[in-house]
Amino acid sequence: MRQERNNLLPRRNAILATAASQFRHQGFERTSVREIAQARGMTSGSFFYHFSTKEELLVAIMEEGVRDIMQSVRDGLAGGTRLPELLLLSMVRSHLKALLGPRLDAMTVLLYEWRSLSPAAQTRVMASRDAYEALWMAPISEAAALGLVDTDVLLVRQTVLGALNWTAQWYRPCGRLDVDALAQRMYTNAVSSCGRIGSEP
Amino acid sequence: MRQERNNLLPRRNAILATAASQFRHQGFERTSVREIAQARGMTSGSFFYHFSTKEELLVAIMEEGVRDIMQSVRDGLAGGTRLPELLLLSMVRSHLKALLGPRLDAMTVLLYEWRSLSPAAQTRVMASRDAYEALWMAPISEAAALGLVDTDVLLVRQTVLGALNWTAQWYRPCGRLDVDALAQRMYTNAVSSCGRIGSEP
DNA sequence: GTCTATAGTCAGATAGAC
DNA sequence: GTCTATCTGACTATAGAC
Repeated sequence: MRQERNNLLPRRNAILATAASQFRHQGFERTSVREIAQARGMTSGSFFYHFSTKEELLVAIMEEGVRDIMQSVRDGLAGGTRLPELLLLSMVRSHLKALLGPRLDAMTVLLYEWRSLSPAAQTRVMASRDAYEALWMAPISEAAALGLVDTDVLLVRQTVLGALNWTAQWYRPCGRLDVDALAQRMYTNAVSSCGRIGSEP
Repeated sequence: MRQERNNLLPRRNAILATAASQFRHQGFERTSVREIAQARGMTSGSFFYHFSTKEELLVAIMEEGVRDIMQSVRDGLAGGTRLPELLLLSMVRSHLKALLGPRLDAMTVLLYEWRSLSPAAQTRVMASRDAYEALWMAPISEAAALGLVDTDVLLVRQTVLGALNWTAQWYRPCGRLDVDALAQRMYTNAVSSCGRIGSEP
């Protein structure tokens, strides 16, 4: 039962998307299983056919979020330039695209609802988040070697990710900047703007 | 009853501090009134002598947080230099000192638990947060006029506050940087590091 | 796969004695 | 001010019919 090779269990995915939106706007504990089911035209009894606990649903949303942003950043790095000074720009753009794009709900839940997980699940999810953040270390180190950012690469990573993740709290797609322009601006503001415009030993 | 000129109702303040810590670590809805009371050696009945609802307690914690950081930043500006290029540094330092200092619990609750407020209370608390963030506009504008930061002052404010507020998620006082050193580094990384080292028209 | 009905638990809040 | 005792309602999750 429940198909070993999952992906595209349509009902389950519909619940995931709806619940992600509800969790983003109301938080995990203020959203009841009854509400989630009702939003998909079900009763709470049916919900538990698809998920055995409410927490399993939350974990699924978060894992979807991590998978998605990891894929986005990897794709950006693979398809783009190999110029070391542009790696960071690519990552900033990919991160913002995944964060503020069609999966915004799941991403916001991943960032701000992890305290609702049981300790065991918290450990697993935070390990995935750590794995994602580790992807940033090499490009930041390269940028530091080029003098584009501070040499305290860990601090740079926390600062950049903080600024990027905070956009989920204020960015509105209807505003004056689209995601690409936002990425370009935030990147430019983060790297040393002098020296290094094309030339350097 | 309950003293018009409040401040230093010792019991009430003790509950505030304890609850702020519990809310930070477990979240608002996963902390019951019984737990809060028990942590102060009371039963839940006694709690409601000091606060008429659980939400009133949350609002009080958040208002304490806003008052505190607003005061910290204002004091920093009043007591410090008048050099326009150092205003921003002063604000960064004051913000981090208030955020990561002895009121860290209340600050974290203010930043990350506002979804637990009723819509009415949310409006009020967010208005206070907006008032605080407005304090940043003038110094950022001055820094932009000096070429220290991007001219999109709103984006600069969101970026800087995002990076600063994120520190609450990772900063540990026992780490290699104390708060002053952290402030100095984050400030230096945020402003244009070329041009403008002392001289400029 | 969805339903109804409900078990079992625990929450916020109140009343009134001390 | 703090207690005990309790009301009332909501929640997650289960059982079993369809």
